[in-house]
Amino acid sequence: MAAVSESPRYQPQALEAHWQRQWSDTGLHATEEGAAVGESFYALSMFPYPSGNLHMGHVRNYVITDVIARVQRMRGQRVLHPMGWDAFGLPAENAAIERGIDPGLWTDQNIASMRAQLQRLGLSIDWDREIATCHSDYYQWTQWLFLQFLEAGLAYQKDATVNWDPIDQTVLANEQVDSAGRSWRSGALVEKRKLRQWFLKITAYADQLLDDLAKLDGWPERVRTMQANWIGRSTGAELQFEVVDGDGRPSGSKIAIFTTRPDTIYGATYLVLAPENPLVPELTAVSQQLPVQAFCNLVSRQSEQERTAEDKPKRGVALGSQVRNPASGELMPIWIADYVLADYGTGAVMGVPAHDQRDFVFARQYELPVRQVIIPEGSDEHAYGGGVWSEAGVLIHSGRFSGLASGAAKTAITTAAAQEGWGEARTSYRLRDWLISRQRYWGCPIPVIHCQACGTVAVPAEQLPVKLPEAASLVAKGGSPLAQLESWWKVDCPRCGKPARRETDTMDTFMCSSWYFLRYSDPHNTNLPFNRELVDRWLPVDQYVGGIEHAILHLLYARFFTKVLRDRGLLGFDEPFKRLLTQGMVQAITYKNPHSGKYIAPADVADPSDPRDPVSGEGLVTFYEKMSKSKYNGVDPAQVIERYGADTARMFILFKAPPEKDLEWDDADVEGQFRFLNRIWRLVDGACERGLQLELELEPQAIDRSNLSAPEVELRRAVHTAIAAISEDLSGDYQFNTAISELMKLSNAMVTHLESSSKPVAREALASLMILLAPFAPHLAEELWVQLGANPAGTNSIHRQAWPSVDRAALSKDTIHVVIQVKGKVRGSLQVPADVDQATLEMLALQSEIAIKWLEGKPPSRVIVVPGRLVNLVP
RNA sequence: GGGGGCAUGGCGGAAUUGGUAGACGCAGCGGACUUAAAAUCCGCAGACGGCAACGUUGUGGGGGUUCAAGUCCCCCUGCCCCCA
Repeated sequence: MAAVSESPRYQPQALEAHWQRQWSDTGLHATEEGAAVGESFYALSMFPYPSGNLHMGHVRNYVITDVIARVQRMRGQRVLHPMGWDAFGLPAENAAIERGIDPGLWTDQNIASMRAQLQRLGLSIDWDREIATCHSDYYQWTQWLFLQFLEAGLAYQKDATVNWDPIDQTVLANEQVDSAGRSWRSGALVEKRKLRQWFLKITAYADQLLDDLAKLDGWPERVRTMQANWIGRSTGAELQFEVVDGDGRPSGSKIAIFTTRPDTIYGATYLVLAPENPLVPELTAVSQQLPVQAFCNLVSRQSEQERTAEDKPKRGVALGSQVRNPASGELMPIWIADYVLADYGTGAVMGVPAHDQRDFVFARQYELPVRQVIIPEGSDEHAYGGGVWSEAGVLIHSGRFSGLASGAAKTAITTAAAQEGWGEARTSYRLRDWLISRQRYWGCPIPVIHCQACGTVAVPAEQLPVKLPEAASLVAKGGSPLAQLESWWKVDCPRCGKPARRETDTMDTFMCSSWYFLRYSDPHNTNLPFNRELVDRWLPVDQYVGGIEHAILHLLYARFFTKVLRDRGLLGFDEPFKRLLTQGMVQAITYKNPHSGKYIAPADVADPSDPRDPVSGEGLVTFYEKMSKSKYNGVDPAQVIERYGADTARMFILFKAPPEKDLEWDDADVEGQFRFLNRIWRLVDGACERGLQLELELEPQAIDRSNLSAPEVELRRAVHTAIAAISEDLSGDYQFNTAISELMKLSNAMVTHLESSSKPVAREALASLMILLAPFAPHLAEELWVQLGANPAGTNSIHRQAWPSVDRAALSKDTIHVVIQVKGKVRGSLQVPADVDQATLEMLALQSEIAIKWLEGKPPSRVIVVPGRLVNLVP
């Protein structure tokens, strides 16, 4: 295999294109099948939405994963490193509506363009395993898996309150409604509507999803905390309050409330229902019907966040009916209020104003009684100053439970409630079931058929996929597009054969991304989503890399899918991702006019050291922010690659910041990495001129270790120090930035010592540098490897070399540097033999000039010797 | 309001887990090469004082533990994230 470049200069563009073609032609990145347990490694990046444009955040994500994949291969693992496309979603549908383009075609074009941009980065991806969630050979299996959920009783329909846009006639996700309650697209005031929607019963797995977080020790702690908070398990009690009439006689019905603080029940002075609670109509007194109705209408327009924020005013209306407190026997009025949500707990709470912040605000506003029943431990009941005490404490005014501590009282009251038939212990979750219905076209059709006679019938597996119809008739308005295609939804019932209606909702795209990592293990399977043996061999994913923005939803859904499929016997592991790396954002400098608040493009700033508004001349403020179009601070990866090559872009991104931290783009630092690669080029070029070709294979035994010159000893120490440090940086916690700084140190040492070293030692250094560099700058390393004569037949790619091992002997020194401290302050140092014993070291330190100078002849009261590091003399 | 995290030169960031703070790079300064510039190469560089040897000081602020603290503990300030 000839080197591409005869040029004395490093010209990455031609060189990179050559090697990318070469690797692709020789199948260098094909996944090696047949991996035994323990020798396979699955490196995975979160797959992108194919917007058509690769941005720097993608580059960072895929480069990180690529380095990991390459290092694992060199360590002898069989590596699975795939890529695919999260290809359903709104942008394609909007393009179709606005520009009349077929969404499938639009998506495929974007995929082609993004794939080409990705390939330009020199990623070692096995493209034979590429998948796109919008292709029917993929979504057929998304549908198949949905039927598994249906069969397991984990997919169901129920009426749900949704955000309905009356102009676009569609359902909107919560994040598509702004804080004023308006649609992001049409600007219309969003209405709450009840629609029959599909849900997945993720709450059935809430305990497992929470408890198994403890197993995920390869995940960042904060992601685990976020998931735990999201699931929000709270233990408490469900208590029954009997509804009574005006004379205090039981009316026969009961209201169940959920509370985490049964110990405060004697402090409950009123009861609050969510306005949507189905009991509201029957509990509303005739005189209150009008205000109650008006209030319910008002609340239906509010977002959940507005309703429950602690700092917002609480509003409510009394229903004009009352209940009896089962503990104290007192009568309490029933209210409805905006701060109680229908789908959390039982949709009803007891109001304990003295011990809950929101209840307190509400009670004060409507002059409801406040009764203190908990006092801080060690205080007395007269200390109460009229505020809220929401911590645990000691019970007062609580009948037979007075004097108990909160913890004991919770148990005692719950037990009493159970014995007396007015309640029981219960666990409640913040997590709700997952609403997967979308009234959109560009998504995976839900494979069921609604029949008058048979009800909801699953499409038989052998009839999958339920394909999306041609998009020709897609129009801007009118809600669910599929519902308008009678020819599509009008079908015969698969069970009874009578006319029936196909489900016209499509699935949330998070469904498609909840199992894609499983499909990569067996991407061409036409009988099943994946083969059990293959999925168990490759998974769980050894290293998953992606943005922190997916900390909750995607990662929680993927975990949920995994557990359900395990219970269906489709795979044999509990958790999909063994280790998770959440990479930081890529930021760039932004210029902002502090008066007008407008962002100014860097190109319009004449002098970056004194940035001024090009129009008004006002001084600008500068700071780093995530790259985005609206801030004019985006850097196009294609342009960077065109100018410096992919290797420089990769090196810069890896060197500039540790992977989990935000990265500040800086053109000068990019330039710096380009210079470094040039230095390596010249270093190898010079070595070749001196005839230091590696020839076929490096032979370590050719080095006569007993007879090395001083520069050779130095060079070998540099080589093996670098091997040790970089190996460490690429194990466990990945520290690419320090790994690259070690490469720089090694190259600096080689500049100094290479010429004065014998051929075997120089060859060892050159070969090591190339192999250590290969995962980071794969094209340059491959090219120089050839130039050094190490790949004459073209079959010995540097990317097939074994990761070098450390020669501990090369690290050892004859003498070491030992710091002398006096009372903890560094006062000097000594060169001492490396094998010096503690007593001798102590003696040498005491005899040193440093000791004489600083101890002024007095013997120290104490001497601390840290072997190999320092001696501390304490006077 | 609750939970979590962070704070180190002009800048990005290092620091064997308690043992020489500032590795490596960027920007800067000085020198070599060049008619000149670029590129490249060599060198300097936390701050303060000193010609220098050297000394003092220094990891957001204050206190503590220790022979020894960027690292451990307590309080405070500022910023970031998640949940309300």
